[in-house]
Amino acid sequence: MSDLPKAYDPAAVEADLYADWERSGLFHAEPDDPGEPFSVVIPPPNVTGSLHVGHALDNTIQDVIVRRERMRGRNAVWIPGTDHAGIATQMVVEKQLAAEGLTRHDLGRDAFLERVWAWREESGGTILRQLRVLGCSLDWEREAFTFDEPRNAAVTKVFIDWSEQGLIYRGTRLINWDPVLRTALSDIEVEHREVRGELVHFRYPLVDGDGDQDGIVVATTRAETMLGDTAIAVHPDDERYRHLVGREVRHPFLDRTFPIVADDYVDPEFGSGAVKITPAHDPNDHAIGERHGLPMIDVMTDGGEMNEASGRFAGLDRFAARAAVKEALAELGLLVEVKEHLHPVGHSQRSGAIVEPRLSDQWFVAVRPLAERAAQAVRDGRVTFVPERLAKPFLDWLDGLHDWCISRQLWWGHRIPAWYGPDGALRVQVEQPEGDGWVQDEDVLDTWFSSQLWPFTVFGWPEQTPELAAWYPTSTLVTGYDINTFWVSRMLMAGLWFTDDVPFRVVHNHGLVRDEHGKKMSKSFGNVIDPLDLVSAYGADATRFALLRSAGPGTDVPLAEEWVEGAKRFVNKLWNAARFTISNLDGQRPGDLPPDERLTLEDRWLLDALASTHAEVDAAYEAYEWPVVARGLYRFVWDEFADWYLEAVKQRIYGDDVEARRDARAVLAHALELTLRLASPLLPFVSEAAWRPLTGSEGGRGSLMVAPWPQAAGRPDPEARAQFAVVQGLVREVHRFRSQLRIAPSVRLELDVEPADALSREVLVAHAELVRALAGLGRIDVLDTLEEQPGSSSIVFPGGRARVPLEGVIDLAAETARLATERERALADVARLDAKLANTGFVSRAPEDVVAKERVKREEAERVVEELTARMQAFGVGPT
RNA sequence: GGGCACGUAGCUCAGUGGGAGAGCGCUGCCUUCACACGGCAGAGGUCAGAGGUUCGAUACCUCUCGUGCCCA
Repeated sequence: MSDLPKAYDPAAVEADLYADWERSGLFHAEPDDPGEPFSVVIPPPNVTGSLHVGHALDNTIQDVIVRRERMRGRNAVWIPGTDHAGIATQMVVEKQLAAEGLTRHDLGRDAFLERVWAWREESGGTILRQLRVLGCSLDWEREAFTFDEPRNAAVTKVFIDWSEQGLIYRGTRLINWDPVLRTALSDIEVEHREVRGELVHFRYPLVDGDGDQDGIVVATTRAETMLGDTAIAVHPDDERYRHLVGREVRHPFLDRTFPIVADDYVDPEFGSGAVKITPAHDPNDHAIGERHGLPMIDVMTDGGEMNEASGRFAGLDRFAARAAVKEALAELGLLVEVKEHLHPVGHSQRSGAIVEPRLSDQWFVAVRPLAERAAQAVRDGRVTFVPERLAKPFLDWLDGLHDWCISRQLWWGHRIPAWYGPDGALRVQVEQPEGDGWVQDEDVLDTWFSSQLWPFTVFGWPEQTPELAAWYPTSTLVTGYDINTFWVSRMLMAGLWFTDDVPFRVVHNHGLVRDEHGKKMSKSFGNVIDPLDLVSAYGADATRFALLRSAGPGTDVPLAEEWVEGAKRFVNKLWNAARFTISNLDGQRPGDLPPDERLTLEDRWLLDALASTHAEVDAAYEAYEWPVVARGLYRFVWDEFADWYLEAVKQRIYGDDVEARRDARAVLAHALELTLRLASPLLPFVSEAAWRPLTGSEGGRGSLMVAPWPQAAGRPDPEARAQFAVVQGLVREVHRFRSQLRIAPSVRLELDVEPADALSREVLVAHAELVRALAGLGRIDVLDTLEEQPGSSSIVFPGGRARVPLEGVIDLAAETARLATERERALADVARLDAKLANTGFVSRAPEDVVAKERVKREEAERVVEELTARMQAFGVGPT
């Protein structure tokens, strides 16, 4: 009947369609192309990465947005690219070197960097290639990288400008040190996890006390840090310790004494109420150290071992030192107690190592002025969040933001443009200063320092390019809420500062993809789903649909493979509805609808359903409510178009009336074409694959993906809705009757119908043939009144009752059971409604129309009871 | 400790001040000319608990319990 395959095969069409779109330049845009500019920049994935299901979600959403805006006639561009991922990339290449028995130091800085670039050329494009498989309509001619030009020039400019403006400074501050990677980290690269540790109580003896037992007990989870202690602190109001404030204690292992100070920070309830102070290794202690002018002693090396300041513990790894210190305290009788203790511990996001707070010389961005501008942009609505509720935690976070440590002790990254002179001078500039003895800072910048500039550097900033003029600020940024602090905040701060405008107008946050029970996907738990596996098994459309179906704004997205299978079945359903339509058009193309007077009831009903679906889906697209888009399309395609309309239209399609057939084809073609356009952003492949044979399009620049987005799709037709409901009501009851009595579909039931009201009468008289066809009846007659006829039973439906001859078709026992069941239901309705209507409060205070509605419902239920009771009595099994 | 979100069918989730819904799973019947990746029908829920507002609460308010996330 058709050369379209019976089952939709994504693998057979997706790659070809994508190639055709790309070849035809449909993904590419120029700044002076017609249409209002619309732009999205990809959150650049890590260049070492490969596509995981979170990327699939994030990019599917962006693609849906961009495809719809493109269809709406906007000059839409979506910029691809990756970030250079300083730590991750360096680790990949170092691992390769390790396999050769080498370290990066064996190669030297320049040779190592060459090696990393070579790796990047060869393997760095993986994740972007994978995005094509999903159908992402990125403008591949505009691919960017955070570590190429003009991004490098921009990074240098920003560093120098901020330095000159006093927003970048070098200083000795307490930072987060990763002893495995041997680099500083910023606050947000540290993850706090609950760890089962211990709380060690030990005593510091008083200098002028009566021996070792006369002292003060402190508690700590990191016993080894006592080697860097330079004070004890107690709360000023704590009566237990007031007499000790100002006295000195003696360090048991080091030649050092230090004071007991009073400070409000101390919580008298925690531990012993006295706190050891290690200003070089703890943020709170550091603050106390500054307030009291305490010495700050770094007791560790870059590798996390104790250094020479640790006396006899020098050379021990910090965890070995922890045990050794405890043991040594015990030997001196100073160890008081060791308790198990659950507490949060900072771990390096990259290496997983326990982070060591440590005093260190680093470069910082003074974030206060930047954060204030960013907060203001959110407060005055220049940037909005979807969902809105995420704006508040974002503002709170900005409010508490500390200066940003941007230097990293790595080689792969933007080298800091700072020079140290022979006389201790420091210059921030691009070129090496004149004269001898200048050396450049060895460190590189945090990768986020360059990705904060992404929304404008992808368009060529700091050059004033046509791209920048057209597409900046970008329209919508799509990212997981977990990235707001890392990246969104920094883009906002940098964008406002350097471009005097927001980098994006809307931040659309989605959630994290989890497994079907809401568990985080993890390799160790074995619940990871690979999106590429999903695409090969079920197709890109099904993968996209399954993801978006659960992706409400800001909410996590549960996903199970079998749900993708379900999405594939939907795609197949759409395909087959299209296949039926196309193969029955006999070459007729979508065009004008027949004049109103020639539209049948089912046509009008379908066009009404299509109009409301269009309104619902369009609004949901606009509001980033992906599950509503998905549900709306699903319901219309499956429940309305396929289940009801296609069955109804077959009469005319297969009938002899040429004009009726042509009208039916026109409505079919129109409805399908509009549906495919509405579905195209979400299901780009199957919709395109069906649209081409439907419209006779050759593809290329005449593809569905650039067809105009539907404007208003018809008008509501409540009359058709009400009339078709009568038809549906009767058809459903006939199906139920068949099912309950186990009557084979081959049995052509014959029906005499008595409508209960004027509307039903009008509809059933006019559309008896439609009902006959849909319900699979041999005959249907609409009568004024049904007379008793022995050997028959009846079906009660919302618009009346129908008599069915029982001869030869009825199992008497099953029929009796059916009647009893139906009657029980109706009786329950009557009782419930009676109770409601007997409530004088309800009748007097509820709105009149509500009361009237309830009365009608009550009468309807009563009618059903009466009819069924009569039937049962006719069988001689009536209720007594 | 502070903030936010959430608790509805076996599972994952919609939903609305006035008759409890979907998908998957389950049960029965049906290989009828788009689709068995299908059709038709069915079973299954004290809408977490307790108060309050209301003629009426699954929905609005308060509290309790529980779950998750962020921050300290």
